Amino acid sequence: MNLSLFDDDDFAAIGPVPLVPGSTGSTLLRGFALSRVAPLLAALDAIVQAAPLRHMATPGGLRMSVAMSNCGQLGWVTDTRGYRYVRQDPDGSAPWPPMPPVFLELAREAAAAAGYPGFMPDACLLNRYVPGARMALHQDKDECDFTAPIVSVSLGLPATFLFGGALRADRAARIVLLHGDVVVWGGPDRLRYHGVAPLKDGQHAVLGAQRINLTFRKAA
DNA sequence: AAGTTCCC
DNA sequence: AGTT
Repeated sequence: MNLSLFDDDDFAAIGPVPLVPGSTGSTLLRGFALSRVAPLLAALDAIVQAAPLRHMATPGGLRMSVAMSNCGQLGWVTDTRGYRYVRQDPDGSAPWPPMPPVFLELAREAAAAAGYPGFMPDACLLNRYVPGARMALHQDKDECDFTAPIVSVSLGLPATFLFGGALRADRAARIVLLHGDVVVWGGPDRLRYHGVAPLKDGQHAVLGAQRINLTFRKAA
């Protein structure tokens, strides 16, 4: 008999928890990246100096509110011709900066902690959200191999992550993601629709008025 | 096809 | 509205 006034639910979870009830393939690793924020941000600075964040256009011709860049062998881009992975930065005609070891190790360890050992990402998409920026519900389906998971790292201002189902019309769960959180989804959840609600105004102690998201994929 | 918004 |  437990006579405590509190039970385990009153405390922050330690370790992996399902991102949403009933999903077997998706995991929230709260604060998983916290101990590595400083080296992550140092590496990020070097990447965006070589491959600046930019607002890409969608096939419909509209400018995305999120500013993006990439590192790794392949980078995700969009323009009026469509979505694809490319080896070179179209804004610089040079290869994307290499994926820093601190990025790769974080992604691999997070994937393993979520039940996906052996993850070998070849692409990392960098997303910068300022207040008001958002990402509409979409599927990650430009990759060749859907057996590899997606690993998403949140830094800076909190964001509301929208995690839907296999159909665009499926109701999306809303999960607040904080500085240092890592989300992994794969397996039966690999193609679930997801997005980000408009970023709320705020100031983060480390990153100021922005959120940076790192998304690791196996694209080839 | 990664901007869906707004209105009833 | 314009549209891979």
